[in-house]
Amino acid sequence: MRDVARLAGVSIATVSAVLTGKKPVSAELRGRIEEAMRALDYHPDHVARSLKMGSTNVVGMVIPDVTNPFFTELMQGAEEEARRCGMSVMLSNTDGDASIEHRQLNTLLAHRVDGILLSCADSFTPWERLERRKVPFVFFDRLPVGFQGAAVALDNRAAASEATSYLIGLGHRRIAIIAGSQKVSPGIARLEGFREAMEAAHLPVRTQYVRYGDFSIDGGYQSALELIALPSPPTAIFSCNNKMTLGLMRAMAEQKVPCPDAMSVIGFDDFEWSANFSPRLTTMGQPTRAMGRKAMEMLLDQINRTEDYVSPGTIMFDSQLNVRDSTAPPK
Amino acid sequence: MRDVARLAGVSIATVSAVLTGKKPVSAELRGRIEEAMRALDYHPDHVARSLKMGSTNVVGMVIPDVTNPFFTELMQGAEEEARRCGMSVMLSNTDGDASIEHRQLNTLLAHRVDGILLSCADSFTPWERLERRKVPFVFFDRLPVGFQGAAVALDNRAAASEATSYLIGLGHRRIAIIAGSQKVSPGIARLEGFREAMEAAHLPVRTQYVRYGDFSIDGGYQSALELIALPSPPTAIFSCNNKMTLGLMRAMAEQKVPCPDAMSVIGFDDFEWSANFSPRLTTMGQPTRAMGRKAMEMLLDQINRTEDYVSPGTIMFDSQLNVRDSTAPPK
DNA sequence: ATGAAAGCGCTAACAA
DNA sequence: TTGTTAGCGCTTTCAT
Repeated sequence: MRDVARLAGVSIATVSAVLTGKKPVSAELRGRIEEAMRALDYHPDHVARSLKMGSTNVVGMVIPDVTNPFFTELMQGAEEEARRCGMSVMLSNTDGDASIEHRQLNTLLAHRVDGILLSCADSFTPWERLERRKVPFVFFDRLPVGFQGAAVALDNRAAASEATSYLIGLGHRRIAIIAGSQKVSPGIARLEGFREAMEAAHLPVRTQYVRYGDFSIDGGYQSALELIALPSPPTAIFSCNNKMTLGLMRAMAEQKVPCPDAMSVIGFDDFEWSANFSPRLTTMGQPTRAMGRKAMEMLLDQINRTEDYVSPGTIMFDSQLNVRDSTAPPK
Repeated sequence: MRDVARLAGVSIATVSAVLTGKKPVSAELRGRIEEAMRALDYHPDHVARSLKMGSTNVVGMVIPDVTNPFFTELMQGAEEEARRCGMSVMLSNTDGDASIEHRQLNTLLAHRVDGILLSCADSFTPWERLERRKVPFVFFDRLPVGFQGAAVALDNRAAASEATSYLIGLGHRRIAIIAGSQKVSPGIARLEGFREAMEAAHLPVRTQYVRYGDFSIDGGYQSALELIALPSPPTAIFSCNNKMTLGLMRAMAEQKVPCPDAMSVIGFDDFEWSANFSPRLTTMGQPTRAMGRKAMEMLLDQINRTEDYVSPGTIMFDSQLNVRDSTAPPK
């Protein structure tokens, strides 16, 4: 920058002025400066700028599983919105491990990110820490218990209830659920929604029809195997996330249980492969990209907050039922 | 930091010394300083450190499509390796668009990342620019034409050849390929490998059996539809990536073409859903995580290069054939 | 409209 | 072993 100033025969303050564009600079000097920049192949140093300004224009995003398309679609939405506002995203993966999460947050904080988007590893993620550090943050998808601050999530309870009701409406009575991890909010809320719909229809929730698949492929696979082996197997299964549905479908194929003829399946989360599976999967979809955009939008609002900023609390999104070929009335 | 120094009754240089750990500090002062840090809830500012040191401990990773599990698995490998070495990853998505790629690179460069991992949007990505800026970089998966520098990639030609040979070995003669985009290196190399294997077996490569699916689901779907509608359809199809395979399977299910009975399918890339599809998919898999780790390792080597650093050139990985249920001898 | 100078939080060379 | 001090490259008052 000094070199540019010298070559253009001006002070570095003037160079800075044309860079930021906030101060008026005469057309002549501006021209000379821009040419000097080109001649020297000068590029401003964002690090120095960050130090001076106290903000980095980077936000951190913490995700339990980068290989799950649900989270990457969310990220895509968030990144789009960030880019639109001149911000960059630093991504951290936690594998759902609280200690990795802790380290990743430290790293993000050390890098002085302007804010953090966070889907927590477990319901007891200590968000007070973020508050104490005075860094803006927004939770998405997986929220800590009792958290009242800014967050975006699906109305998981309503979604699960609707999925279950759809099965009931088809005529099913023996309905099983492969529930997700009860250590994170979506896992809990979806099981609640299932119970709610069953009770509303005066249907019993039998223990043997409630399995826990831990949101993993293998969990879904094992749970399905157990369900299929039951003396009186269910005629329909509600699987609480994409990965477990994968395991479930595999188990059914292996055990030669025709879907939907012998057993209907409704999955949670909707993805590219959902519609391309055979049978094409009926699912409860989430507006992932929109949720990602919204979360980032809320975070940026918080970062640029003015005097009269009030926390928007938790924003709930609605799910969307995609009826395809894996569900049918029971025989 | 000044506050910590004051509270501990030492100079900031001493505080810095305990922080970096490079200089010896007496146990007593160290204790006092650490306590002061805790008391003040002090956290070092990485931005200031970066400015002073001239390095940020951040590397940029540029990816064409975050929602493709192939790239996210690569990223997982890269991130693991980076974390092991105390580095963080800043992720950029380009959607395979050269102009977005250009902007993302600028952002990364402005943030003074220590290095860049890059899978290019098209074969003519101007990597001279990176060279001019003197930032270490390593290409992965998609390489520019004629690039001789550090890179990691699958031996796509050999992999495609092996996949095709497997089909030939099964007894197939009418073999089609759904090729990927010919604007990026893997798309080109895989088509070459296919041709190579066909010629080696003295089999004709008929124009009508060569379709281009652009690495997208819809491309795979359309190509498959055309292939199925042929007067003399192929008895086996080689699909050049995961997304196109999805579209292909969907088309076959819709058109009621039984797989593998009427048509065998071998896909490229192996994923969670490959083994859980029905039929379970035969695939050519890539060691994605290992490739990600290796790319990052090469980048870090380059960042910490010494006098006698020599570019390792392009490192080729071998693919792995996963024989499952979507391939069988022709009827 | 332009420039001089202070300082963001840190590290390291040098002095003590 | 510890302290003093000069910057890293930038933005921003405050003069001019």
